[in-house]
Amino acid sequence: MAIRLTDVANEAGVSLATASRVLNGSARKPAEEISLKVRQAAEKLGYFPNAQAQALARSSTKLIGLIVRDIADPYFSSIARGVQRGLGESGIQLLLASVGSDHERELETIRAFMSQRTDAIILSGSRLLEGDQQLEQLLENYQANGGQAIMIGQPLALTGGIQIDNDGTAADLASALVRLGHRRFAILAGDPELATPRHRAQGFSDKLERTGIAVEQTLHGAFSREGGYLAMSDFLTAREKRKESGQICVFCVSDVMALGALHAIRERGLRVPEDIAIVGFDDIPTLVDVTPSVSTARLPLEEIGRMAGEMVLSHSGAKLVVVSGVPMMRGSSELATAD
Amino acid sequence: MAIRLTDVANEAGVSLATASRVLNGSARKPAEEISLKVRQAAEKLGYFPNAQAQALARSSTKLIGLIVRDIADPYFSSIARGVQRGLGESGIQLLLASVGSDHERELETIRAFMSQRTDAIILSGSRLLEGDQQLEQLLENYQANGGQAIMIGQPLALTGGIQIDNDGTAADLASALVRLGHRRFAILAGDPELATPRHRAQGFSDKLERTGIAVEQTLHGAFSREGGYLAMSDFLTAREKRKESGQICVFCVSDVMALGALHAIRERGLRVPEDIAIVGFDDIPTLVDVTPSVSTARLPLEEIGRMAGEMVLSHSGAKLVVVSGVPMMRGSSELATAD
DNA sequence: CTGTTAGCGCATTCAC
DNA sequence: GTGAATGCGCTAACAG
Repeated sequence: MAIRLTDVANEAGVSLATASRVLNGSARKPAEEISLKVRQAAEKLGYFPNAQAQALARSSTKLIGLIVRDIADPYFSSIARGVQRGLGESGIQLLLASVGSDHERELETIRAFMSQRTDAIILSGSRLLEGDQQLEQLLENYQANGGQAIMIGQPLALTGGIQIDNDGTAADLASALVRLGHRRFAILAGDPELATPRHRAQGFSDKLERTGIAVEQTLHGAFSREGGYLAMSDFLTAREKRKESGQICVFCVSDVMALGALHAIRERGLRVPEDIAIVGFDDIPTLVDVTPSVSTARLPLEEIGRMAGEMVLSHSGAKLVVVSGVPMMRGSSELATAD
Repeated sequence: MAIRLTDVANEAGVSLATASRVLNGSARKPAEEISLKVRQAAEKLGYFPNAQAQALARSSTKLIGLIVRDIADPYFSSIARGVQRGLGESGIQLLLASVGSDHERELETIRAFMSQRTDAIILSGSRLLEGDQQLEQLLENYQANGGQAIMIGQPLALTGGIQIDNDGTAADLASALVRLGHRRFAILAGDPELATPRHRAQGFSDKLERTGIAVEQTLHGAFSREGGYLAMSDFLTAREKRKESGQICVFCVSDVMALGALHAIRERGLRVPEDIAIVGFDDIPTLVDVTPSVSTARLPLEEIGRMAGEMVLSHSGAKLVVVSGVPMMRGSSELATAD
C-alpha cells in the first residue's frame, strides 16, 4: 500500500541498508552525495517510515501511555497537558485512555498498553485503599519487561512517581481554617474506598482533633461534581430538618466536588461563605472564574504532569517525588462576621 | 525480552499457528481441549501479544490520532472525552497530541501519526482562513493510503467530519440578543487569521447589519482566555478615555475568551451585565459554575467528539455532518433596565 | 483441524 | 562507505 523504504532505495538506486542509514540516524554516515539522492527519492515518493516495523526491528516503540479517570475533568486535563509539555520535542507519542471509574477497564487498558510495548505507563486515577493484587501483578510484569510504571497520587511500593502529600496538605488546610477563626467543620469526603479522598479527609480531621475540634459530620459521595452536589444536598436537607443555622465550614476533598456542593448551596438560596463556608482541594484552573473565589489547597497540576513526562525521558520512573499543596484562603472560606 | 507467542506455543506443545489462532479470533477454531492448553500456557507465562508485530503482519494498527490545540482547554477536553466514548469498547487506542498554536508542530504530528499508520486522524484545532497547502497535501497523501481524515470545525474540501455552523449559529445569537432588546454591540473577535473565530464574528455582525444595527467595535486577540482578557482590557481602557457609559453587549467568539473578558471587567469594578453584557460561544462545561451565568451558543461538544469517534468505527470519515449551536440566553446578557 | 512456511517493513550484523 | 542477509514477533496462505 504505502511507500516502503525498499521503494525509496530502488528509486535512489541504492541498497535498502543505505537508505535506512540515511533516513534514520545511524552510526555509519553515508556520503553526502548519496544521502541527497535518497532524501530526494523519499521526498518524491512521499515516504513515511512505518513506525511498527521500526519498533519491531529496534524493539523500542517511542510510545508511552497515560491513564486518567476522565480527560474532561480539569484536574486530569491539566496533568495531561503537563505530561505533553514534559515530553517536549522528544518525539515520543502519547497514548491516552480515559477509563472512568471502571476498575476493570483500567486493567484492560494497562494490558493494551503493555501490548503496545509502551516505554512507560503513567497512572493518574486514584488507587483503591486496599492494595490491588491484579494491578500490582500487572505492573510488576510490566516492569520486569523493562517498562516504567509511574504513578501520580499514591505510588505503589513497587512503582515510582509523584506522590501527593494529601494527608499533610489537608492538615495544613485545617490549620489555616482554624487560624481564620473557624470552629465548626464538616467534611464532604468522597468515595471511602479510594485512597486520595480518604487521605484528605483523614488528614483534615486528624489535625482538627489534635487541635481539640471534632468534625461535626462526614458525608460520602462519588468523587465527582455530581457526587459533591448530591452529598451537599443531603447535608443541607438534614441541616434544615434540624433547623440549624450558623456558619459551618465544609471541606470538600476535591475542587470538583466543591463546585458541585456550591451549586447545591446556591440552589437552596443559601450564601457562601456566610451560611456555608466552602474549601476545596487541587486548585483546578476552573476556579479562577468562580465567584466567590474558592479556597483550596493548590497543587501544581501541570507541573506534576510535566515531572511525570520528564521522568519518562530520563528513565527515572522508579524515583519517588513528593509534592505538597499549599493552602489558598479565598472568599469562600471567610469567617462570618456576626452570627 | 518479553514472552513471545513462540514461547507460548512451545509451552503448550502446539505450533505457532495454532497458538495464534487460539489467542486471537481466527476463522478456524482449534479444538476446545487444545485451546485450553494454549490459554493456560499464555496465562502462566504472562504473555502479551506484541501489537507492533501484529500490526505489521495484519497491516492494520488499531490506532487513531487526535490532534487538539490544548488538551487543558475545556472545549477540547470535552471533545476528547466524546471521542473516547465514541470509540467505546472497540479496542482502538487513541494517540493524543496537544500542539498549541504551532502550525508546524501540527504538521509534524500528522507526519508522526502517518508513520504510526493510524487508521484515522481527527483534527480539531481551527484551520487557517486561507487554505493550507502543506496540510492538504499531507492529508491527501494520508487518504490515498487508506487513512481517514476527519475534521472537527471546518472540514476541508477533501475531508469529511463534523462541520460547525459557526456562521449561522452566530447569526442566531445576534437575533436572540436583538430580541432581548440589545442595540449596542461590540465583538471580541479572536485571531483574524483563524477560520472559526472569523466566521463567528462575521456571522454575528452580518446578521446585525441586516437588522440595521452596526457593530460599534471589533477587537482582535488571541483565541484564548488570555486573549479575551487583554482585548477586553483594551476595550475598557478606550471606553474610559471616551468617558462613555451605558450598557453595551460584547460578543466573545468563544466561552474561553468570554471568561477572560469577564475577569477584565470585574477587575475594573464594572458589573456584568449592567455595564457590559457578555455573550460567549461553545457552552463549555465550566460555564455552569460561573456567576452570573454566561449566555452563549450551546454546541454539543462531547456529542461532536462522539460522532467523530463513531465515524472512525463505521469508516464513514468522508461523510460531512453539520452541527449548529443553539443560543442560551442567561444572566450575563440581561438587558439593563434603566440606563 | 493443525503444522509449515513465507512474508509484513525495517535495522543491523556481517562481508566486501 | 556500501550491499547482502538475517531476524524482530506475528498472521495468513498453503499443505497435510
